Amino acid sequence: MSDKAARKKQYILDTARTVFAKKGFKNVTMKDIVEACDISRGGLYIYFDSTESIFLECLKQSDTSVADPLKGHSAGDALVMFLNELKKEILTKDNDLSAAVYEYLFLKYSDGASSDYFKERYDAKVNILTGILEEGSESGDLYCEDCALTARNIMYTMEGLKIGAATFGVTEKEVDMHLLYILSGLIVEE
Amino acid sequence: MSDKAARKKQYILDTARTVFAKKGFKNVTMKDIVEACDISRGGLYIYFDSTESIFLECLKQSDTSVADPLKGHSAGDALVMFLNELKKEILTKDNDLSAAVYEYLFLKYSDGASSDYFKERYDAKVNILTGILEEGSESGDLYCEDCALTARNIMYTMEGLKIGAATFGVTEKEVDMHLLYILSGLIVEE
Amino acid sequence: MSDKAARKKQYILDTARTVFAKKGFKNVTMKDIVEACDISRGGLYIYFDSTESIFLECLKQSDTSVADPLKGHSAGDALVMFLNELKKEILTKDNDLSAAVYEYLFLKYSDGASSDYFKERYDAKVNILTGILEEGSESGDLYCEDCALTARNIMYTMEGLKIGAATFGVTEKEVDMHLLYILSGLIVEE
Amino acid sequence: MSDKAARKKQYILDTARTVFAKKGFKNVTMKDIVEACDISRGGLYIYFDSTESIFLECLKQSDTSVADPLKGHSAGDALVMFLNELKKEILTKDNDLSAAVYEYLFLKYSDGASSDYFKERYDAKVNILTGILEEGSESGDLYCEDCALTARNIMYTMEGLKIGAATFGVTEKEVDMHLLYILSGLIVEE
DNA sequence: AATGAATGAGCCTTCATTCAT
DNA sequence: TATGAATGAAGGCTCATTCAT
Repeated sequence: MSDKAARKKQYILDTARTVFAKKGFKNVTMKDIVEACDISRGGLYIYFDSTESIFLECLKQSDTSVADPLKGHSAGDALVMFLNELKKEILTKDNDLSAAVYEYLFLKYSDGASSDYFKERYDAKVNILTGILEEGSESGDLYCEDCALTARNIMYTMEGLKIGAATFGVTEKEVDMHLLYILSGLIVEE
Repeated sequence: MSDKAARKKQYILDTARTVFAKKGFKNVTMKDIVEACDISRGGLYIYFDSTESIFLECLKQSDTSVADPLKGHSAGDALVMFLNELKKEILTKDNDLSAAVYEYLFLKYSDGASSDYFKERYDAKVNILTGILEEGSESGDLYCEDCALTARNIMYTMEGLKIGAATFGVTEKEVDMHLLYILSGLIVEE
Repeated sequence: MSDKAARKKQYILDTARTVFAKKGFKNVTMKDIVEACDISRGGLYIYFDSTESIFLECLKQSDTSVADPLKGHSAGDALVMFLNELKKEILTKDNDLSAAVYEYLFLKYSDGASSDYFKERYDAKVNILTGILEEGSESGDLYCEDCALTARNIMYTMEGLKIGAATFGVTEKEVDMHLLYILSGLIVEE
Repeated sequence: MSDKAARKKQYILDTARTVFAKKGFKNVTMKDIVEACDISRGGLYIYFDSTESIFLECLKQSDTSVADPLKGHSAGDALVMFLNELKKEILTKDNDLSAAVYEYLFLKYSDGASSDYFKERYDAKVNILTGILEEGSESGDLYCEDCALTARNIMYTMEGLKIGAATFGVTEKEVDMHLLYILSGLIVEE
């Protein structure tokens, strides 16, 4: 029973995701979701009590845990792996919720919610990246004068690419070029 | 008389701006604006027919014309001036409409509107910047291998900084550091 | 001054008539008339205080006083003249207010107003017609057994023709045919 | 359940009919109906989305299918039956929607809608009547020179009676008299 | 007289949410 | 659990009418 319920909940989430993908966040009503799922109004309320809770649950399910376990790799490798993670994050359409996510975040932010989401996401990655750069710097694999600054700079660029991808669209090739461009400034040439 | 009307319209815009700044875009209703302005429901409709039209007019009034006339300067100077323009754009709070703008854009984008705004804003600046870099590259003032790529990369970084500024906040010092970081990669050291 | 006022009032009436002709009665707002006349809102209220008063004044001006002075004619001639009056009334487009008039009358009637307009219009004409028929009957010009009934019957037919003309349109030839048809039933054939 | 819904819908229609009967068409608002039905604003919208749709549905329910199957009767009988149908149509008060119907039709007509309703209603009956008259003419039951013209004439008279009934009121006796009057002009006297 | 900005009542419509079944 | 009818608050919009200028 709880199993059946879980499956139904998942079904709602999957269906709702396509709705959010198409219409964004604020433009989606409970009715939209009810109709897309072909269930009853009341039925939906058994599982969720607002479009927001549905949306957030959708998000939770696409949170690719930012790869931290880069340990055991050389700094150069770790850097490449890390950038590849970001690339995936930028290009993934995960049912194209990205624009809806931005919409949601700015909506909440505008409305006075603290913008921890952006800050935390940014900081977490900056920290990992800084670590990699410092390690590479020490080992001589990489070259950078101010690793923390460089890391922040790279992460801003990634953020910009993400916005670009979520709006006007960015090709994989374009992302690759920028990643190489960044790498080329860090790799110690022999 | 038309003068008085213009002043009233401006009063509404100014008042509405503070409302948008506080509550974002979608969360603002005509009623909110009516109450903030302390005018009648119908009175507002004399001047504007939707929150969107009010919002867009607010935006129009904060359009900082992107400095194009960089002519007559050396590439190095032009670059510095250009980046300073961007810095201003990033840090300006113009009554803090930035988050609302992002919210609006993603809302419209989610709803299927083409996101020309982002694309155009990005492209225009990339073009100017590419021009500066190419000129500097030729004259020997600046160093860059692929000016167009470099320009795009810088602009993505700027976009990221802008998002950061609009959400978790970015200090002027932080912006300066990133601008210097970018410059340091371009300036030919003697 | 009063002369100028009268001219302006007439101008408003003439202009309003075209508006009513195009949009009917209830669909016309003070704003419509103000705009058509290109005068100010307040200006209109100096002369009229509702669309209804304007409409009624328009009507008054197209009231073709039903020709009563048929005296001095033979019954046959009087009948022909009378029917011709009706024909004119049926076919006249007097800027095509007819549909608007019906709309207005039914609107008011539905709303509880007494339907004197219809009753009076009908009765007045029935009386005149009855008189003519009786006279003709006595003089031997015309033939009818129950003049009052015949008159009522003819007037119902006229009313029907008028509805037809006001909605799906009726040609002059069609009207003529029906008038002849009616006449043929009354004229004493030698 | 759908049964209950059907009953509620019917209840709304029945209640709305009394409202339209009292106030006409355009003067009725959704609020009027909501209050008459003593249901909630939103509740009404579950079943209907405008006063117009309610009104039209009311009409549909009083559509007396025009008796076509007059076959198998002598022309004289068919004529009498046909006229009796019309009589019923003229006198029926079906909760007195007639004035509202005229109001509605002229309102729509004024507003530019083609008035097919009148035309079709008129034409359909003219055709049936013409058929009867022709048949009677051939069989010698009836007498008329131009059956089509006669039919149109009679139908105009009926239309006029209907207007009269819908506004100032017409007694059954009056209708009977006119029907007899018409018949007397058609029946071949032996 | 004339203007047209301003008012506020009133209607329309949508939606989240509840609740009897 | 599931249903979907029902509610009522909330926002959008229009219009007749007034009034300071």
